Amino acid sequence: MELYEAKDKFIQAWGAFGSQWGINRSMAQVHALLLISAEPLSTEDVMEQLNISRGNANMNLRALIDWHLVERILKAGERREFFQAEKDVWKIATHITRERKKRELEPMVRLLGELKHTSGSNAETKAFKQMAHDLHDLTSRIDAVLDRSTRSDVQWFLKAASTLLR
Amino acid sequence: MELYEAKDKFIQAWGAFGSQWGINRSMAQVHALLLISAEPLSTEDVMEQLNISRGNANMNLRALIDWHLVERILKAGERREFFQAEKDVWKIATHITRERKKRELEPMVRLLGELKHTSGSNAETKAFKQMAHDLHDLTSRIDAVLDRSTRSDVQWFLKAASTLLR
DNA sequence: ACGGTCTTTCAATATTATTTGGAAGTTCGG
DNA sequence: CCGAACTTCCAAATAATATTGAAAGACCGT
Repeated sequence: MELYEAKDKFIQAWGAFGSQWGINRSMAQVHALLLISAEPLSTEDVMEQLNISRGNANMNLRALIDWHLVERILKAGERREFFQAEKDVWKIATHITRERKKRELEPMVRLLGELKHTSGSNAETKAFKQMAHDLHDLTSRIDAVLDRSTRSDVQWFLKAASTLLR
Repeated sequence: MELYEAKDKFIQAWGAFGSQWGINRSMAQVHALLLISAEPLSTEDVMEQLNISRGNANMNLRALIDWHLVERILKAGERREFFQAEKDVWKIATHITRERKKRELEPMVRLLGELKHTSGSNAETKAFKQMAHDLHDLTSRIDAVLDRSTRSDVQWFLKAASTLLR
């Protein structure tokens, strides 16, 4: 396969993948583009290569920086900024996991914790409380696992273990 | 908190949560409603309680059945169908995981496997192949872990993981 | 085989999310 | 302090997705 075709396929696929998981298509595409670029790119490069507007490119670059997936690079003697993606896939996974856990999982855990204590004791209420309890239990466990597996001090362990288990 | 209010909060939250993860709001809401209902509900019950149309209710009930999250219940002497959600949260997690893995992760792993073999050897191509390789590696591992953890007993996995990573 | 009841389908419509592009803001060198 | 070179903001336009509702289909008892 030609490089050009392969790059394009990857960008499209990563975009589609992202949007299936609640990350907007452009953000995922910008991320994909930066991931596979050897050199840092400017906003303008991103606009051209993906055919998106300046505003869109800028917004998504900013969002990616928020997520710690991309960093700004300043080149000596250059006015404009360049952007480079984090290339370590473990770090990418860690940052995405942390961010989504914080934004989505944690609020759900909190809500379920509250709903467990709904008042009442008829069959209907019992069924509800039971479900809230079970879901709270499940989500808290997932939360705890993610916490531990994304802590920087265990990264070395996971990396080493998965190399050994290859 | 009153049962009515708690139920509503849960349905809304579950719907929002679902849509952040690429599952449509109504499907998640129907699922939520069935999860917290002590008795199986008819299509009509779902329509009324969620204020959605018959077509919508029907489509999403069918989708939930596809995902093995809900089953049809036939009551003796009743013409219409009733629907009941799987209540075991571990089974719910397993079925959702399996389904999404199959629909989304597996195709991505396959694509990355192909992209690793892109022809060329200049710096740009090398960067690309490296990334494809690393991502393929990561996604296959995730795939393998999900395989194992949904095969038999998820509880074992989460318990073991949270002990090990403490 | 008919009428009633319930389910399914799908084109039209509505809703929601994303993208654009111009205007305003910022920063820098001189 | 000014103008050039960028970046950021945001209201309007567009595109993507979900929902509706009416019509067709299936099934059952008689």
